[in-house]
Amino acid sequence: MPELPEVETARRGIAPHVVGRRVTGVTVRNPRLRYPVPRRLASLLTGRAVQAVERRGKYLWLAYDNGALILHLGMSGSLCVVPAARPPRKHDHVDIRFDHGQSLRLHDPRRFSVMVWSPGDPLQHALLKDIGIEPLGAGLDGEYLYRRSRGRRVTVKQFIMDGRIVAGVGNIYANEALFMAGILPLRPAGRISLARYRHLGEAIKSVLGEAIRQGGTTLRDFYHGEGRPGYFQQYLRVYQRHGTPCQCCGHPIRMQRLGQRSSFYCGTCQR
DNA sequence: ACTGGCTCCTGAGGGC
DNA sequence: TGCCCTCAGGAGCCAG
Repeated sequence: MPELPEVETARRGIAPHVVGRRVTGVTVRNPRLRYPVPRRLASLLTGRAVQAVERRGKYLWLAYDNGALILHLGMSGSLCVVPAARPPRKHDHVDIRFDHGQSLRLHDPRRFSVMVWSPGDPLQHALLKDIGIEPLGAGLDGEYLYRRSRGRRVTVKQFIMDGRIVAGVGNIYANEALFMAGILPLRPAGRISLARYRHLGEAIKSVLGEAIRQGGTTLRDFYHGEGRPGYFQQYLRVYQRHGTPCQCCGHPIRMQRLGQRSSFYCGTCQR
């Protein structure tokens, strides 16, 4: 269930269990993820210690002294730390075993996830080098969104979901942030005022930050190795709530397909 | 440079 | 019960 808050929660959940630990072996049960898992993974990692677990957008990487193992969880991927001897479930594609008897295990039914090796700085890797601004950093504000959106004819929702503009805003939080900011998802990005982009910038930070804070309870689940879907569901105000009354005005939330994605909005509160 | 559409894959859920 | 269809939290890639 990886939107940015879940990826950050995964990072915080696994880091204490793997940082400083030395790799003792690797098992790749199915290398056919989005890109092939490198055949030489075991020889690259074995004997080396994890120096850090970092994140950029929805990408994670384990930093080693000889490079970085870049990870992306796609639509259905998850990571957990489990006893190395625990039998794998279906779709447990990769285990990285460590010197304390635990394994970092990648599970992904749809296999859209990524596990690739970067011999140099992962931020210069082709998959990461053009990623947009971090939504929780100081750089995301109304001025940035306004400037980058001039002349753009895509809808504002597609604009904020474009990873080259803002890193890590997925379908759920794009819908939620636009509701918070009172902006219709299908409005052209280039026709929105600076004042409204200021609201939107704050809304993106607010919704992602709040989701990460609530991800705290999920940390234990990574330790215990269980996925935990739907924790944020109770806080969602528009996502998948079509037909139910808007919490602000009572009019029904609407759904409309935009591109390949479903959009949810209140036609009264959002303009 | 932008834009929209397609693609990878499995599983869940609804209609019949 | 089963079969077929649509949809799902991503994002790289391609043609126009």
